[in-house]
Amino acid sequence: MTVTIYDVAREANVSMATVSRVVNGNPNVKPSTRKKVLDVIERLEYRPNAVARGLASKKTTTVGVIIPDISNIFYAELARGIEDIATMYRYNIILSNSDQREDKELQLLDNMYGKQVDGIILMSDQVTGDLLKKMGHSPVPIVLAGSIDETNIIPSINIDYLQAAYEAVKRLIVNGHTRIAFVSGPFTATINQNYKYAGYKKALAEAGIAVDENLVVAAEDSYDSGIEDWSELNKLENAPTAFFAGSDELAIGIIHGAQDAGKKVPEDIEVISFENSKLARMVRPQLTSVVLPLYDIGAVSMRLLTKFMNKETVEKEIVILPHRIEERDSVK
Amino acid sequence: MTVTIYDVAREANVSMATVSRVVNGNPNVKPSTRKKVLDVIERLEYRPNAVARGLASKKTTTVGVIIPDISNIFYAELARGIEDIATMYRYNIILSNSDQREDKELQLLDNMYGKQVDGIILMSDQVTGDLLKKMGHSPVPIVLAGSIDETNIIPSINIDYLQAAYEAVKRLIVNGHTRIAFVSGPFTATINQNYKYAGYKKALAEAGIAVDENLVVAAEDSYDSGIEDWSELNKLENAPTAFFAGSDELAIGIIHGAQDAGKKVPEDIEVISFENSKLARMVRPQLTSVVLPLYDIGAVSMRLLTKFMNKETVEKEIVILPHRIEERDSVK
DNA sequence: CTGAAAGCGCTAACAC
DNA sequence: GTGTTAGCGCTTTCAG
Repeated sequence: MTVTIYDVAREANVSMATVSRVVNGNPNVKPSTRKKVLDVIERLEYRPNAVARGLASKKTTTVGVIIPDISNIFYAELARGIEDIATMYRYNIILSNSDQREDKELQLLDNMYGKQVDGIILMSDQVTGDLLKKMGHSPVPIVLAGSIDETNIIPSINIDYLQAAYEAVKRLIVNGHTRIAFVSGPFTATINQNYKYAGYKKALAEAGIAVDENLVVAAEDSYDSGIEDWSELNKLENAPTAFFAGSDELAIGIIHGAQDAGKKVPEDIEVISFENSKLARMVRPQLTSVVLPLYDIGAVSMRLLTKFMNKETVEKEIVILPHRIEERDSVK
Repeated sequence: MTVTIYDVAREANVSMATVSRVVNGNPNVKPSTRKKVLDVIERLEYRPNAVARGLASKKTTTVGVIIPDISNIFYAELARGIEDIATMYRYNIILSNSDQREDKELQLLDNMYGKQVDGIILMSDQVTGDLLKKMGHSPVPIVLAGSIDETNIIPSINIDYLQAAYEAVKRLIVNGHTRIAFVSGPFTATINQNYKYAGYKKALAEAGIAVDENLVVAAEDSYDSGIEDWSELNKLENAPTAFFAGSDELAIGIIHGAQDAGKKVPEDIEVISFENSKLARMVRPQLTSVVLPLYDIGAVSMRLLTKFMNKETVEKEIVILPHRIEERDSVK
């Protein structure tokens, strides 16, 4: 019922090998026989079976993508960058959510290996030892997108989070603030604890401001958490006058928390964010924010992966993309 | 180098068939030999090759998902529902973006067929004749998620958009409005033109209000477009006092457009949205909105697809999920 | 430029 | 309970 390469060969009076050649664009085929084969292919509506091809050639032209949560706008943007470049290079993507659970990540890696993907892109807030170990045994190349492996063994694409955080906080210090809060997502995320927080401390230290542990809160990375965090922080007898938020949702939560309590932004408090998703412009005041080039990180990751899959030589396996601060209205 | 079922068979002194049986949980294996095989599998770190299995069994346990744009929060939510249920039933997902272009949708369908997916979930704002035709030739079951096929031939999961729109507009009419705008995404989307707009007209008609074409604008479905649309509408000599927005972004755009011009919501104008994404709570005032159960639509779609793939008999192929209006503060 | 033939790694009858 | 044996549909030497 389904038409195979054999059917085409028979109808066109050529061998399977020849059909295979025309299907794969092999130039060693006489134009006339190529045309003959193409005609039969069209007439029979022949469509190559990618599974059979994968088994024979040991290439599936699909890559596995392990992502914490595709419904999170942050990761969705990364995923789009990945998919666009994948399409450009004719790869398909198998997408799986890990919910940031190590056991699922491990299991998904095995699953991807079993599916014989040609490469893998992993996004994870915390690249643990077990993960690293399993990736070390990977039969295919892997690259981390927007995720950090502190051992520097797995190729990855990121920005300089520490420097970016440092600049963001400095932006607040320049405005005269000394009581600056750091409202972050969980410190289980390497980037939060070892990079953004480090950048925060560096900026304060440089300005001679002591770190007040009461001003750093690392809870959930969500809008509601931002509201709560503001409320807690505002109860302090020496409440912060400026906020460095780890994400747009957190920043918006802080702003709304403050506004709902009658404060004005940026007059009474200033807040700088770290993300610059489309949400950044959808609040009043609009968010001043470090811009995290999520789409680009995804795209560059996939591009790098294609190089590995083609066994091209790559110069830099750990790439740091540029960042900048988009000035809007939540900071004076 | 890679260990195959044959290696395991040899090491365990059994046949490939037996190894296959234990791998696939076939009960016809003596416990002792099962254990023996399992031990070898573990020792050799054997991992079944899904591609070979797919070729032999004609099942790939993967389903294709064609989505307009995964970076759009609306579709990302749908996708999450799909993926969760897929995982539950041990299916993997091949995800591709169509950017709502018919040519890409057509090409992606062919691509999915070629990859031998066991089923397909399609999201599309406009199910054209050509699409329908290609789906009619599909070798595998297809279900539409949050997308309408007006010929009712392809199974689909939706809510009653017309009724929901009707209720939303009625909610505004009850508050005394007679100048009610309908700010929509493009009318190329079936749901916008044939359902939401129809619901809008029905509600007006029932209240004896004539439809004023100047009050219906179907441009882009985006935040910026919402701002612009408000601005245009407000220039009318008899400007609208209430707005029925086709999406949260549009609603927020309208609200910010109005607020930036000094108007108050809901005092000066009222707006009701149609989506209820997480954004709905991230504005002031928070959006009163029809709740579109995106995650559920995705989940139910995938569940339905599993039934088709298992050749179970299904009672209803066209399912309509319930909806409701979430009352918040953008409507009095 | 084209064909023959040997697999790729696994499942699925069918025997025993 | 377990083994034998065909394929699944295609790519890939190797000849010629």
